[in-house]
Amino acid sequence: MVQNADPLNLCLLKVSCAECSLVELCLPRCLDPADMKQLEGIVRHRRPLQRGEVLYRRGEPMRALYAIHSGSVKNHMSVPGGGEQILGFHLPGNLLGLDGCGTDSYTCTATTLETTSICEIPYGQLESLCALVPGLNREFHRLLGRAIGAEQAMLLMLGNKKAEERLASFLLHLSRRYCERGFSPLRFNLSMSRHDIGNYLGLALETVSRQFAHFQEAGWISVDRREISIHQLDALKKLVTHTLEEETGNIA
Amino acid sequence: MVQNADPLNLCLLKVSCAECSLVELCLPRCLDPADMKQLEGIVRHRRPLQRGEVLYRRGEPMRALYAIHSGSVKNHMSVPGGGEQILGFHLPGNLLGLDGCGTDSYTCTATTLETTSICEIPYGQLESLCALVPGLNREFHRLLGRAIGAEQAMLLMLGNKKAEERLASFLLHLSRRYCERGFSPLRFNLSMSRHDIGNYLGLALETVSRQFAHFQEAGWISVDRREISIHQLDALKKLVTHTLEEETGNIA
DNA sequence: CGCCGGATTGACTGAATTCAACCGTCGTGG
DNA sequence: CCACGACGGTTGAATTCAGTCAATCCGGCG
Repeated sequence: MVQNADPLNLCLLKVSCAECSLVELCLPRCLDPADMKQLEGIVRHRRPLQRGEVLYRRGEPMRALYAIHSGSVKNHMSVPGGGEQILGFHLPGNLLGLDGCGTDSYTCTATTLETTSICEIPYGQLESLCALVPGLNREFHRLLGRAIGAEQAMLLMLGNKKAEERLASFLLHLSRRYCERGFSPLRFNLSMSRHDIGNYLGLALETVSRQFAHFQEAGWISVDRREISIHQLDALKKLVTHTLEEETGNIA
Repeated sequence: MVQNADPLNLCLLKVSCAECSLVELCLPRCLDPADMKQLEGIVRHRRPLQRGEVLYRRGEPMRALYAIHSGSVKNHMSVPGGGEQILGFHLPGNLLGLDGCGTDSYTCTATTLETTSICEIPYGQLESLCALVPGLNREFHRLLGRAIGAEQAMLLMLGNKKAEERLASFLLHLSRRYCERGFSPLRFNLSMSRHDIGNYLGLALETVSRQFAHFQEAGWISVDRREISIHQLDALKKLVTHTLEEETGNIA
């Protein structure tokens, strides 16, 4: 209802933040209409990117932040001894490039996983606007803080979870994020390859494949190529929380 | 020279930011004298904490950020299925509590590793001051960005490095940080236990111990209890970069 | 049709965990 | 003063989880 009647052209239109369905998730969240208007003034809309195109590259001067309007993006960096490490997957409403705040240049590369449309927010102008609009500054800090929190959650995972739990966490996380965006939490398409998932989770792609098979045999999910259906969310949740505590009753 | 003549009492004195030896590392970095004066106005100095005391706890409302004046602190959180995950070790000049920006409550717990003195910066007042002092706001953003970058580096490590490389990275990182603070990069004391190191690096404490032994047998370091001497920094560096590329010549 | 990339499956290997014994240091209390 | 236990650390042996190598499958595309 809120959206334009022609979804196919949505990404080509200059959708204002106020009209965007993602306003509750994105940077303008919680801004009053006047402040939102100001923010809209500096946002630029770029042509949609094709799958595999690079939004920005590690080391480039950080001139802008990018909000995903539709599509998905992976953040990654090459590791010194050869190879690549994926640091995150981003969905509509997410803000990219925050890592660049620390050094004035991006610390990782952002590559689209599918056709993706983007809103560009020039960083200098955002900083200036933050100085004028306290609510925006506060929200920006909140987003930075949440980026830190998200990475901490990931550190926790890589630090002490087994392959099975990692993949379950990954699926649950995706499920929740799709749900927040108004999509089904029980049926969605993975925009990333098994290789990418494994890389992200610190696992070999074969291990990812095997764990998917394992979940499927247990009847918890169905997976066909990139399409996932979750049948027993609870089973996956139990896997994530109850581990290493086989013998615990009501203790702790 | 810059410091007070009586080091034992230093932590009890109200050392101004301008006088603090950490000014180049800490939040006031790059502020002009007038702005620094303003920041000093809101900083509070707390009594030194003993080893093992908790500075703040996960879930508590985030009322302040904390700068370490002397000592060291670990950031950690309990994992759902029991156990603990350490997310970072912090040294003088580091700012703690940034993770709380995202949710208005701390996402992890901060515990001292030794006697530690702290400067407290009330968050509300800092936000207000940021609105008035653009340079401070900019610097605050930079610190948030660097926190993100630091965690990305850690994700990279946990994602695809072996035990040997992890420990070498860990030592090199500590070495560099001590160096930045004017201490010897080649001889220092670990303020954390083997258990903590292992937990942080995603390894069993026995593995940490064995790798230390391995480095020592190779003549790269000497380690006695908590005291580390690095004899061949280059050997450790080589370990971190050149891995998985035994056969590479000039390629790539 | 045959090729190619992504995904699956199987067999084998190995790095790191786990379990366990042992050691040295420190602090406490008899 | 020494005995004791607690704690942190080291070392050894057995186990296991996941990585590696390799063969095969499947769907899409030229």
